[in-house]
Amino acid sequence: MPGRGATILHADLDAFYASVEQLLDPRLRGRPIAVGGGPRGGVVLAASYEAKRYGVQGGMGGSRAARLCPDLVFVRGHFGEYQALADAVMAILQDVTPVVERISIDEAFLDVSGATHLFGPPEVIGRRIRERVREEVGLPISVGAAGTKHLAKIASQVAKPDGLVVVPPGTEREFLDPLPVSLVWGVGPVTQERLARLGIRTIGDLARTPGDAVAHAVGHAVGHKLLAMAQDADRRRIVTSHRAGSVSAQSAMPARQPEPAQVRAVLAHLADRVARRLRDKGRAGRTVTVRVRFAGMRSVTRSRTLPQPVATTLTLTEVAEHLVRSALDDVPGTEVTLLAIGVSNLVDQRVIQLELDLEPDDPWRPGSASGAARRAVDGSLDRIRTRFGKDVAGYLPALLGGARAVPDEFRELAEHEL
DNA sequence: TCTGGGGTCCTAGGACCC
DNA sequence: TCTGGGGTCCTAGGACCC
Repeated sequence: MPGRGATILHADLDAFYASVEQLLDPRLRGRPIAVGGGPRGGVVLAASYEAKRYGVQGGMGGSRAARLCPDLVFVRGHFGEYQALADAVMAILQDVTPVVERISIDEAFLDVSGATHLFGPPEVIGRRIRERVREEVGLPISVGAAGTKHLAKIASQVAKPDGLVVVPPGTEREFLDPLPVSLVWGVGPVTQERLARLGIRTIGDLARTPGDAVAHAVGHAVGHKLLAMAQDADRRRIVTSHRAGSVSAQSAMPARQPEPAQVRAVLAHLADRVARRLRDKGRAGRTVTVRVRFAGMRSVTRSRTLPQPVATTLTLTEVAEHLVRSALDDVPGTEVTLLAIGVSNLVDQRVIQLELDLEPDDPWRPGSASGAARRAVDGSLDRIRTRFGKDVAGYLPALLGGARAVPDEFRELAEHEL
């Protein structure tokens, strides 16, 4: 049971991508840098602490970042290096305890309640983790320790950059109450504004507000969660393995009128990436969702739940094309800036493989190639790519007449299983 | 010169069933 | 002639996280 002692740790690498760049190139150390983007556009994927001081943040447009921080140095990013370095950090955490829950490439929860008899109290463990990551990998990492996951995560945010914060049992309220409500997990700009209208600015304000009022402002589920967290009633356990509930891929592009042939080319490429990842995981999904974003950032989704799960590139392409057409018909004459395909409602492929073989005709398009034939095509392509490399065969990465928004290595990093 | 890519969870209305 | 209440699935949109 969490709650006895500050035995939940949250370890979070500081400005991860930017710190790696400063590790790889000593000339960048101590300087404001942005990974990704440029002074004339693109998106900043990460900013060093020196840049954050000027208000530069990940997700921000490059031109805005350059205005905020005139000395900002833009670097392209060594996306191929990030995974291995983050994995090395996770291995250090695994040395402390097997009870590690990785929640993104660069952060994880640990339950050290079974490790204190070996390594000492949580504070000592947290310090040791930070020393080892600094010495063996060369990166700064912040650690928060508390009785619950939520509080440990807040503690690590407060500890940043490059610090350690322990919240001893019994001191939770005095720690939490003065902190801004935006530190609560799940409070973004919209929720923050809604809470502000109720006069709620700190976590203490939130904890003291009646549940009905909070629920009315932000919705039932969110309200309940927020109050539980603000009142430190979080009881979530460490989960050491997760299974993805959906698989998706998207591609941004310069605004343009959608030409059917190009739309199809992009969708074939996206469907191939999604379907191949599903097959690699031994999974397939019944619900196909597409998203079309238009100039001006308005976006529309269309989804369809099929009688049978799909993991076949061709079938996924056809379903997606149909859905995108219906979305484009609803918003005619508008320039498109992004296409996305997602598959959810996932099931194990091994089970459904048998079902599909009993019903070889693709229910989506009777009379087209049989399910067995489609899977045979995917199977050969998968084998060729496994043997000779990803790029030797497949569906061309449909450039749509513009430079790729992000390097391929960034996509690979984002696709990578944690 | 606007704003990447991969995810999770929630809401709300409608269809359908018992 | 009027018409309950609960559960589940599906679709579309939105907030949020890293």
